[in-house]
Amino acid sequence: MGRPRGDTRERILAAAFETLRTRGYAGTSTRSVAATGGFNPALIFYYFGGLDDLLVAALAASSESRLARYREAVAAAASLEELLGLLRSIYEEDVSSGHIRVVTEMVAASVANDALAPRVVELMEPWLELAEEGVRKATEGLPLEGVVSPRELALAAVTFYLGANLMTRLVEERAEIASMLESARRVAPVLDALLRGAAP
Amino acid sequence: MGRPRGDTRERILAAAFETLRTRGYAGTSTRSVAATGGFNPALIFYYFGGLDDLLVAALAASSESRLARYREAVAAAASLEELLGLLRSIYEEDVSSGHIRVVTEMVAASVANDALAPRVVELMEPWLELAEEGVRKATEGLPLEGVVSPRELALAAVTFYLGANLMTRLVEERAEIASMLESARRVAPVLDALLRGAAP
Amino acid sequence: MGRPRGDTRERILAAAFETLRTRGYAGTSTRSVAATGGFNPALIFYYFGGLDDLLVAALAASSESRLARYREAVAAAASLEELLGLLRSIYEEDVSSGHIRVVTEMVAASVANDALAPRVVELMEPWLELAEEGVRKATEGLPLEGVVSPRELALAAVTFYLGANLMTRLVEERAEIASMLESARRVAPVLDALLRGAAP
Amino acid sequence: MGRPRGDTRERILAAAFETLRTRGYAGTSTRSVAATGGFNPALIFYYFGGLDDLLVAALAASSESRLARYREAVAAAASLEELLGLLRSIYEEDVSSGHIRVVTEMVAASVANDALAPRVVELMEPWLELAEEGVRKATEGLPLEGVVSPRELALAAVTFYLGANLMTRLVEERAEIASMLESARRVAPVLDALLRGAAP
DNA sequence: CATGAATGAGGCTTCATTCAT
DNA sequence: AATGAATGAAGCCTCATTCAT
Repeated sequence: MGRPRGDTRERILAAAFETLRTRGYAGTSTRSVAATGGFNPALIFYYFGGLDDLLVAALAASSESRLARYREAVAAAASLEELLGLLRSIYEEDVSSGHIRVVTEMVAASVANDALAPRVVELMEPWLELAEEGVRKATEGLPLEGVVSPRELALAAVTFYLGANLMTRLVEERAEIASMLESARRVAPVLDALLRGAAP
Repeated sequence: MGRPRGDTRERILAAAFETLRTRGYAGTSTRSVAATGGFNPALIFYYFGGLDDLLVAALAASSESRLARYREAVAAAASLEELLGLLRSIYEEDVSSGHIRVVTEMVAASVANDALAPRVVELMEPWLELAEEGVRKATEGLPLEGVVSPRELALAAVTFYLGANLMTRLVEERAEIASMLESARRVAPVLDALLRGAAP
Repeated sequence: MGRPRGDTRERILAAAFETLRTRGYAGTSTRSVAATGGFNPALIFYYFGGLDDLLVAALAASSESRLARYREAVAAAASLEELLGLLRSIYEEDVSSGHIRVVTEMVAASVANDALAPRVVELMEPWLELAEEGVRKATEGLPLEGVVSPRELALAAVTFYLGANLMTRLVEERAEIASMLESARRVAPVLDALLRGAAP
Repeated sequence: MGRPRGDTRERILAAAFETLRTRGYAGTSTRSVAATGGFNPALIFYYFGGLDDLLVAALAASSESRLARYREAVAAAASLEELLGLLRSIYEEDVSSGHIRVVTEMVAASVANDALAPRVVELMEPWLELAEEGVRKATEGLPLEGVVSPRELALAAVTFYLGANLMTRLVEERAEIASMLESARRVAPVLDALLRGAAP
């Protein structure tokens, strides 16, 4: 009835994202999404075939737009220092915009939902590749070859990242988590220098 | 019918653990647990007051018994090498026995279940303490003071551990994850040596 | 199966009323209402949000239609005699149609259901107002001012009415109750005359 | 185990009364009663055969002890004034001790519980007789013969009393109810005088 | 006399999904 | 393209009651 017609598909995606962000996966039902967006629950099936399909699509959309920005940052960074600084500022935006919450909810939901897992994992792959590229850039010239491959380091980074998201979401008192992350950031250049110095 | 096997409480705990292990949190309902254990669903309320209470109790039991073994290992280890070796072998048992799956399911469920989160986090605390002790032992004499505290390193370790559990659970093809973990293990002594060498 | 009779909402209300009437509040569950009306129990939530909401709605519907008829009677009555006569005949209809039973069940249920009480009491208010109007008309010119207010008399009437409903519902042998009510009717004009005579 | 042995039967009755008083009929289950009294729910069946049987017994005990006191008051009163005063003060004790709440809960429950009704009604009979005796005493010499019998007036009194209990229990804002009851009390002697004056 | 274990029925409610329109 | 009605399955939980000890 005279609603901003626009793209219904987009409206549904936006509503799904918003519901995941504010109410978590458990609070995201066809009804709650429809209520958030002000449309009929059946539309979800009409456009996406099912609730999980919608949720995955919403996660994919979020993932892609963020990925683009991270890619730019990685490409533009001239030094490790700069790279870390850029990543950090984008990451903080993601936290406050709620993207992180959505990712974490979906990843956690995948643990309990066998059908969801491979689709969420699939969305992780480009991030791994990006991380690998970043690692490659950052460790160039470091005596790591033959010890750890960039792919492994990237995997470790993503792994730690997921764990940190989980922790941040679960722990009430975040001060400790925050200071740990801060320390991690402080240690990076030290390690870097150390490794560089150790090179023959 | 009513044969007092005397160990009903244990049977329920075992059934809950087993159901979490094989069907995940989403597949663990009062009905499925009761079916697994061959008892009346109402018994869950009789003995534990509610499904989540049972699940937390099952996790706590699992956590405690494993904690005991890890504590022994940490206490008995004479060198960093030995410590890591012991941890690794116990960890492999935990994986194959399914304890890890149960932990991961419960942690992931906590993300979507606000009431669960604090109770699961509470069970994490002794692990953090143990990790801190291990870290302290392992980094004795290393020039880390003033850079990262043992508590922070312990938190980082647990965080990474959770992330790794998640990854292991989600990713079908585990070879990559395994080799990353293997590399992590290989890197540890190198870092150790490096840091020790860097000491004045 | 899904034939859109269009009047489903009405059918549910009617089924709720009917179930309250024949099986009382204790016998009125989502299942029994659905069975009475021949529809799916979930429809109750679809249309009314919950069982008690439905029951209150059914009571409100019954209350409103009866209220309309009583209002007419009160407005049309020319004398106290006529007023009482009309009320009585409508009342008898209410008894045989089962409205009284429904009211009584809901009022009694409110005693045990804290959430129900205010909503049922709210439905009582228009009756109090109507009673007050009736009392005002009937006691015009009587030397009652300063002794009892119409509002108080109305409240007393409603109170007595509730008590009578209760009694009628509880007592098997109704003859006594009926004759008491009959006497009450007979006494009213006597009192009226008495008071009028006592006026200076 | 060393509990004040005393009369278990009495303890159960007391626990039932207490639970009805504080949690109402809806909150009175075998378990809640047993929890209140600190004994095993099965004892209720052992001693009373069932929950409702216990509840009726508790109501009967309460009824009997109160009845005794009211009987004394009726017997001792020399004038109508005195009678009403005595009744009123005992009644106020009953309200604050919770007896009234118990009566009201049980009466209301009887509406929804067909099996309960006759047993609760049965307990009402001695009260009717007492009321009749009181009425007889109070209306001696009044020109009511042939118009209303004492039995009918007694029934009306009990009916109004039940209605008032209901109202008091249901309505949050009791000021109105209280002032109505107060007015009722004030009107009684006026009516009395009026009728006496009207006698030839 | 008293207990704790165990049961089976039934309570309300929420959900994803489909279908006719 | 979009709606609202309707369904059936499953969710957790509470209850009175019985039984062996």
